[in-house]
Parts: sequence; structure tokens; C-alpha cells
Amino acid sequence: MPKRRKPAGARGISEKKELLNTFLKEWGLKSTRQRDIIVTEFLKTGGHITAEDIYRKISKKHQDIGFTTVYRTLKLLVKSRLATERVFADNLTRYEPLSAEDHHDHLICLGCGSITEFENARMERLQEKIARESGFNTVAHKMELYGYCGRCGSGSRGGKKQPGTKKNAPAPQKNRNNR
Amino acid sequence: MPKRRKPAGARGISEKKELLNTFLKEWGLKSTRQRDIIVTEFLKTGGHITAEDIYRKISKKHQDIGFTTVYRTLKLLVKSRLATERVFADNLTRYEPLSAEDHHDHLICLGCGSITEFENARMERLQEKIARESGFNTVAHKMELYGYCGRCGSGSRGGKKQPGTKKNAPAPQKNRNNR
DNA sequence: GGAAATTTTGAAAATGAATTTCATTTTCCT
DNA sequence: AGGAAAATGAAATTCATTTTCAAAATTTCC
Repeated sequence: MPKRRKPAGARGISEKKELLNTFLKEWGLKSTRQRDIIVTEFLKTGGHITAEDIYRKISKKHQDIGFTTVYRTLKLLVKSRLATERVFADNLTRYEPLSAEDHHDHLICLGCGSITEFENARMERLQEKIARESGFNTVAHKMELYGYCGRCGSGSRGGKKQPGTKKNAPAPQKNRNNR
Repeated sequence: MPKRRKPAGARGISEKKELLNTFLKEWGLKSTRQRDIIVTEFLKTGGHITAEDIYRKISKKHQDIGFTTVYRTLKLLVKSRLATERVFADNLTRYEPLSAEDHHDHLICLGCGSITEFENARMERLQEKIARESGFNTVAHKMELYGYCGRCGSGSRGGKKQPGTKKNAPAPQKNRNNR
């Protein structure tokens, strides 16, 4: 019943880039090399990625693109409704491509850090019902399940142990600004 | 069906303070005037409160109690399992008293900022089911419904318009440290 | 094609909440 | 009371995020 979603990346990238360009024109904003590169990488990567992640990926090839621009471009995608921001338990802001009517929740593995999306109509209905019975009118919800995925088992064993939280971030690494 | 919870504050305050003192002794920690004041205020207030909030309340009467101590005491309550931390959409860390088997979710009003708790067994079961079907073993979940409460209606009208998000925080006010 | 107008960019600085440091004070134990 | 250990408060630090500002790029208009 909870249907796994097809990865939002992969196809439709050029269509989305079109949508962005339309948005830019409508608002009197400009198309730039940087925006194109960033958006392409973002859409290609798929989702649940931080500005930092994208910045790192991109700056391997394009040392001249700064973190700030990546950050701003991602915000732009949010404004143009081509992406959404999400903040999970590690308190990092992640972005994911958004397609129109899209609505889903997340399963987050505490072992490997993987994030799986799911959709469940019954859940949605139940949420509505609960809200209604309390006199609420819901406009949004947030639902995250934390646990261990199949590969990571149920506890300390297995898993790639992706850090994720800032508590135990191992890499020192300062100053995210480039140059 | 979604049962509203009785306010966790009000009664059992002294019992909880007992539990805290037991915890302190067990760990070789000390009872102090500050801790007592902070914990009393926290339990009295109820829940969904930030360290800042408590600090402000307390420092009216006790100018000698610093923010740091409030912060640390709240963390202590979390460690001793008398409270939990929650982070909602405004990215502020809130604390709420926790009683043993306690398990609930939240309805958050975007109008007045009120936070209502609810419990729903059906929801829990559904979450388990969804996780299981994806091969996940859940250890925790987070579920928040955002909308407008009865008093705030369905949109721009009514409501006390408590700021809440940092986007439009009106009060300037710097330096949370005291003195 | 070129200049003006406007937007974008990148580095650095600022912000703001959370957390740590450190010197001093307080509590606990005997 | 005396001494060891923990707690406290102010200030400093951290860290992601956001803003600032001068220089560079894009678009528009002639």
C-alpha cells in the first residue's frame, strides 16, 4: 500500500530547466552559466541533497562557482516551485525536486543515512481526520519515520554509517566559502 | 478517536522533582537552587517551550540565573528522561515534560502558534505497517500537522499572530547571554 | 554593435541558535 | 570546617544560513 515513488530525477530535466527559464523571464531575472550548471546538477542528482553537497560536487569541475550562488540558486528553485526544502533530524536543509502535485513523506535510515520517500493515501486521510476532529484546518504536514533500513538491520551492526548529524561530524573542514 | 492529552504540567510536579533528584544522586550530580527554580518553572509551564522562554520567565525574579544554566538544566532533564526536545518548523528547540510511556504528535497553528498534542493508535499502527513494508525497522517518528486552529480560522483572519518563525521575528533583541 | 540599466556573482561578513570554555562559586561528603 | 568535584555565568565559539557589497555578467534599448 505505501507506494515507493519513482526517482524524481533522471527524466524531464530539460523540461524543468525550461520551466525555470520561463520563471526567470517572467520575473525579469537572468539566465546565467552558473544557474544552468547548478540546476542541472541538482536535477540530475535527484533529491534530499544539501546546498553544501551540491556545492562540493560542482566545484570539482567549476572552481569559480561559489557556495553563495549554489545556495541562492536552490532558493530560487524553491521560489519557482521546482524544488522544496526539507529539514530532517540532523538540522541540515535539504532540497528535492518537486513535481506539481507531489506529496510524500520520508523514511530515514539511522544507519546509512539513506532517505526513502513514500506516499500513503490512508495516512493522508487519517491526518485530515485527526486535524478536523481537533478543529484544525491543515495546510501542511510533516511526517518522518526514523529507523534502520533492510541493509542496516535493526541496530549497531551493518550499514555505511553515514555521519549526518552535527554531533559526531568527523571531518574538520572549515569555511565553506570558496577561495 | 484522536484523544487530546491532559496537560502534562499541573500535577506530579513534586514527584518529577523527586525523580530528578534521584537521577542527580545516582550520577553523582548536585542539587542546586538554580536547578530547582528552573525545573519548577519548566514543569509548571507545561511544555513546548524554548530555553529562551524559560530564561526570560525566570530572570524576572532571579536575575542571577544565566541562560547557560537554563540551557544546561533542560538538557539534563532530557538526559534524565523527564523531558524531550522537539524542533518544529521554526527551527527552535522546544522542551516538553515527558512521562514514561508518553507518545504523541503535534498540531501546530500557523495563526497563533499554539501547539496541541494528540495521540492516535491507528496512526501508529499505520506508520509501523508502512515502515515494515519498506523493510524498515522504526525506532522513532516525527509527525506534525500545520494549519489553523478553530480560533484562527482558515487563513488570514483572526488569531493572535504569534510570530514563531524566524523569518518575520519582529523583536530586535540581541545577545541571549545575561549581563 | 555598444552602452546603460539591472541583475548576478563571489568573498567575506553577519546572523542567530546552540554549545563550549574557563575562572569562580557552590555543593556534597566526611 | 576542609577538600574534592560539580555547577555556574559570562563570554567565546561553532556552524549552518543569510546578507552585504563591489565587481562582473546579462539583457535591453538605441
